[in-house]
Amino acid sequence: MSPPLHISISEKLRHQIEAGVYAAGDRLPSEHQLMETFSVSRITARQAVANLVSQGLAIAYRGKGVFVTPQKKVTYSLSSPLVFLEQDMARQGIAFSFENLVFEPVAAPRDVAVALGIAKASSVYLQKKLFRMDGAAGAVDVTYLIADLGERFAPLLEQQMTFPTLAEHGIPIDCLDSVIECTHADYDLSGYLEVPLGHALMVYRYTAYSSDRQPVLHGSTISRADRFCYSLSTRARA
Amino acid sequence: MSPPLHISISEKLRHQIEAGVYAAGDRLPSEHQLMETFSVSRITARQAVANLVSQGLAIAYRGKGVFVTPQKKVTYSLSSPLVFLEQDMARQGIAFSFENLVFEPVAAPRDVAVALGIAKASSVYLQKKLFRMDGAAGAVDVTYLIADLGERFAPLLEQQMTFPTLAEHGIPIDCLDSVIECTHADYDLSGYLEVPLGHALMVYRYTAYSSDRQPVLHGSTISRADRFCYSLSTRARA
DNA sequence: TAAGCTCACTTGTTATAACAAGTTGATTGC
DNA sequence: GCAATCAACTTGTTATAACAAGTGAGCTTA
Repeated sequence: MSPPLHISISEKLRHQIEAGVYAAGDRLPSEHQLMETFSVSRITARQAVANLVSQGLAIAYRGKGVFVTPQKKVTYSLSSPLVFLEQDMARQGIAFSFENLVFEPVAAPRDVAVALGIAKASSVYLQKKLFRMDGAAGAVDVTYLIADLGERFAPLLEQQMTFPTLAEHGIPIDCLDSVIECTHADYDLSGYLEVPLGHALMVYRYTAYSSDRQPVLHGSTISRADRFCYSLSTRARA
Repeated sequence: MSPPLHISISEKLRHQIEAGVYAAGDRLPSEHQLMETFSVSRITARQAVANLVSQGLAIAYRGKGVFVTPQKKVTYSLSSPLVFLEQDMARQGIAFSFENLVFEPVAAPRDVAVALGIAKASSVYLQKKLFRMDGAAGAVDVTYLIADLGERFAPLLEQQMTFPTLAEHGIPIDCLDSVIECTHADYDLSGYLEVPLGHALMVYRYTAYSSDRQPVLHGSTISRADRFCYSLSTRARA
């Protein structure tokens, strides 16, 4: 009935973290120290540390140690939707930048074709961007843009954010369908976002429509759970 | 430069799952089979399986095997906010029920006191509920209700949902401030929600106000990432 | 002094080994 | 035939062992 050793140890450390014994950024005891403190093998000590990492409470660096993760989140207002990311960031005093990872025409996958109302495997432009907040990786954005706009604005879009660029050229986004969900980091995402495999990530999936009700783009912003949250203030239903 | 063995193996399995070699509910090869197939030790085979589990792609049962997890989500509309959960569920053909875990007066923690605009450590009613969708655990709701309402409706609230109960007695919720974020399952939550430690969970945190602008309750709905998502359809900013 | 090397310490990966505990189906005993 | 037992499978926990690889401090050498 008693929980496994590694759980007992990680729960004890978790309580110490929450009680402030170890503050954000502090180094936790090394695996060797845990082995001696709790009289367990390295496997068990490692498992305990792995539990904390999987709970997002700590992060391990080879050669350095295991450190308590800070938790300071950027808030996004959904009341005024996620179209002018840079301004939202600036308002919260965050230096925002992005790095263009991919920009190329591809055949539309099925879900994208459905969202954009085009034939499957039609040509669309795929753009992948890495968003940085104060220099640190915060989110990956994957956008599928309808072909003619992608071709037309290709050079601009590698340097500027999508919504402002479109708006500047007479294609304002009028309507946005979005879904917020949550997923786990796969191998690629864990590399880009500098989180361990399986870490919790928020997904903001959206389809944007121009003023004539035509779908213009479909994309996902996949962000680190410890750095992002979404807020919404609203009146309830009648 | 090559990734670790356990990553190679779990990535291979992931691709097979995504390609449909293993469908939702299918059993994956046992640890022993993986040992032989890839000529690795059990530790490495276990690590590969652990990677899939941590990514939410599979779930392991002792004595039975490892199975591909199904992904069918219930969608919540935020356009009409999360106040009548039962109707939302019914509309999507889900049998909803809840189990009352805790209902008792407690001293308000600091964040709750701030949200409710009362003095720290004032008395409030704490209610914890386990939401079930088609019988399976889907979310845990933790609500702090202002003292007089908690006392007044205590018997009712153990059997009925909060918002409808309040509305029926002349206390409709007029306004809702909410935040959506994402967290990892700790030991307690992993037990209630039947997910592995560290699994991704969605958190819907809300403060509800009555028609006279007074805060009435503050709570969080913590739901399984593989069973919940939130949707929002809206016009963009001018 | 400054550059470079070495060493001690850290976490990461992997192997072998054993026992615990849950599940399932076959066998045995009544 | 039916029930109880057992054997063979599964994953879970834990120990010991070794080497790889990144970090940083201190020493050595030019």
